[in-house]
Amino acid sequence: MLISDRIAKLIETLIEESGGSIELKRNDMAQQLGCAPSQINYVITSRFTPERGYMIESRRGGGGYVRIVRRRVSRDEYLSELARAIGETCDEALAFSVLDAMQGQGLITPKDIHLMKALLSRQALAPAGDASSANAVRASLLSRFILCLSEA
Amino acid sequence: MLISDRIAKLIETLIEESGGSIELKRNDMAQQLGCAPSQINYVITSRFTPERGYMIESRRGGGGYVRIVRRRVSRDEYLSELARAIGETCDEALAFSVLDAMQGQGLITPKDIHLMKALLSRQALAPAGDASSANAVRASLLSRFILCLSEA
DNA sequence: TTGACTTTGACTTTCTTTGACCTTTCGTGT
DNA sequence: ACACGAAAGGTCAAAGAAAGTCAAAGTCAA
Repeated sequence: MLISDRIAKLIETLIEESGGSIELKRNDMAQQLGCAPSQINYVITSRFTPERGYMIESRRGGGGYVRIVRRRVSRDEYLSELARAIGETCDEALAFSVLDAMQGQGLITPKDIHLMKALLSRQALAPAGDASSANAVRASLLSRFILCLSEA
Repeated sequence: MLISDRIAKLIETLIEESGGSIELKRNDMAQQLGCAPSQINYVITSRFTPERGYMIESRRGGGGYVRIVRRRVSRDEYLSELARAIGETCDEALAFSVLDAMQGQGLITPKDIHLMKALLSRQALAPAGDASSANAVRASLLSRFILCLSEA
């Protein structure tokens, strides 16, 4: 078995165990597996790509790291599924849990989630009148938000 | 955890507790955290920058200090002025021109403007019922959006 | 044999930590 | 007033700690 395959398998295992995202020390992992540090980069760039649903971020220097985040499903598939699930009406609780789920998938930033929760709160939509029209507006806004994400 | 991170965390905590501005003794803090005094400078210049919304002033000599102020002045004033302009009701045209103005000031990204126009469009708010309740919801959403910006 | 995929290591870039030396301010003795 | 020393804080460059890049060389199957 190739070293690269062992590296990939290790990373996958770690991601699996930690539920979707890990932070590793490149040099440590290289030493642990007995390979050149740059081979970790090779494996990451060749196998943990955005197209396969992974996002990478890293930092150099003291305290450096490499973070790998996995999205469970391909983004658009997941988004359109969510959009379908919302339908014509959506109360605050449902909206918030959808947003939380999206954050869990790494689909939206903390800033965006904060914004959307502010916009979809009961208070924000109170001017709509009664609860049922607020729910209708909320559903409309949330699905449009999701649509915007897939356009980006 | 890096020393720099601990310094930054301490400073953030102090700023938070004191509601926006602190005055510290560089040497004392360095001793307290067991680091070189100049490292306090490093942390301040690398993390508490104007771009991140902080202003620094200091004095040397006896009774010297370093003051760190989280600033939201001009931007914030501008935003609250906009919020006032919006009021209780807001049609699509007003909303869009406010968004354009904010973009002109560099207060929002193209991505955000696109999102907000999608959310504040007539179509998006149609489920609110008639035009006047849509306008009310639009005003509420736009002022909350502005509020979110000033928090960030 | 050739072309795609791997492996390696030398070199680069970024971020952190430290310390030696510089500048400003205040208090004090004359 | 003035000079001077002590008490701050500021600057900068060197050394250290990670990660990134890239091209050369190796492997292997079609």
